[in-house]
Amino acid sequence: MSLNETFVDTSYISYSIIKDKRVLRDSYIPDNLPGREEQIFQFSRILSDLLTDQPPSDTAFIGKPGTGKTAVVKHVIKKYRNEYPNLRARFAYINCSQATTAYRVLYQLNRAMQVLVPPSGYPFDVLWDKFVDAYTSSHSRLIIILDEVDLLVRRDGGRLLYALTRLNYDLPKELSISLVVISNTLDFLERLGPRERSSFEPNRLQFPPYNQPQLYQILRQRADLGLKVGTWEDETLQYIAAKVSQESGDARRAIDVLRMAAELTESERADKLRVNYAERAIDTVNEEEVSITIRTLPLHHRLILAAIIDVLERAGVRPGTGTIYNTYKKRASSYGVKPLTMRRVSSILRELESQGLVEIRMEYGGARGNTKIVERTTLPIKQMRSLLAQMGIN
DNA sequence: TATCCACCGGAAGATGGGGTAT
DNA sequence: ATACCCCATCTTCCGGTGGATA
Repeated sequence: MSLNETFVDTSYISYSIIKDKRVLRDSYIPDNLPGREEQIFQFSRILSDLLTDQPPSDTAFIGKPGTGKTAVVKHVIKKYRNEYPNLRARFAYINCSQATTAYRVLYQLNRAMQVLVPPSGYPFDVLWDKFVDAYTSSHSRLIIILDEVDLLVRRDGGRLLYALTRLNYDLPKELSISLVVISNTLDFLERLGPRERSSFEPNRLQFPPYNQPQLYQILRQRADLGLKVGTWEDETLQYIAAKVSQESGDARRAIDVLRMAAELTESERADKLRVNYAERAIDTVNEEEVSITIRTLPLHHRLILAAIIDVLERAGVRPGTGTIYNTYKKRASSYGVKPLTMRRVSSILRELESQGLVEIRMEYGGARGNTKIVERTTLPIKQMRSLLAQMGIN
């Protein structure tokens, strides 16, 4: 009897297949990065100027989301810090998605220099002077990493990049500022003004999407580190690698799917992570992502999304900006809020696209005019509706 | 080949809400 | 209390835009 109970108990424990959950998140940075050896080599070489006390040249990391840009930067910096603890260099990592303005980046830079300034309310110039003073009286070369720099350049036009590179001319020989910028696309370089562009010509490091064998290696590494021995099938990893490589090559997504599949396996108390859990995990990850973004959407964005769905459901109507705007206007006034202008709605359409909620195509209709056409929503319309309904938009 | 539609999207300014300094 | 600052969101204004059509 008691033997039986003990048996049941241990078998319950064996249902847990996750060994270390942190490893199954994309924020985890492993000790080696499969498939990015070349980029690691290149970036290390650029930084190696520091070993002879020379300023490293500016560098731009270019590649789609989930191609390992941030991981490579952090990995190489960590390596430098460990291997050369006495290096006369300081690294400042700033993610521009949290610091989209020059002011806030400067706020972060001051903090990196141990200078405390208020997060807002101060004149910009004061922050700049404080930073320059703090840095000139330091004694390390400075490498500034600006992740998602396109978000900064969009607002600022690259003036901060320009100011920072120009600062080098006023610094003593033993000091220097190098920029490492990370971006999804190259077009932020085109948004730079002519003055900015000629003073900022970074090395370019390309990050192509991961292919299937690389994704497999990444997943294999995470499974080895994060899952218990013997709780997963190699075939499952192969399956995820194949799926993700053909749709995007986004390692973040592959890892998300793996984690979700492991969680599904656990919650259903299965003994092993098999392919069918991975299949379902892909859908669940999609729905979860969309659900989270919709939940954080402001009211008008939601109303516009609802209007899009209305139009898509109506047969024979062109789902262009004009029709969407009109249905949105009705929705807004029946909701008791003043509608936004069409100019704004047009921008929000693009925002919804970049949040991955809808797919948009331009239509050049000749004498019928040009407009954006919403091709479809990322999830089936029914699911979108029910997610919106949970937010009180019917 | 010129016209013209139905929007596009950049620039600049208004608005309102956050802050600091004196 | 007053004067100054930053900033996201939105409006106003307006010169494009690609290709069907006349």
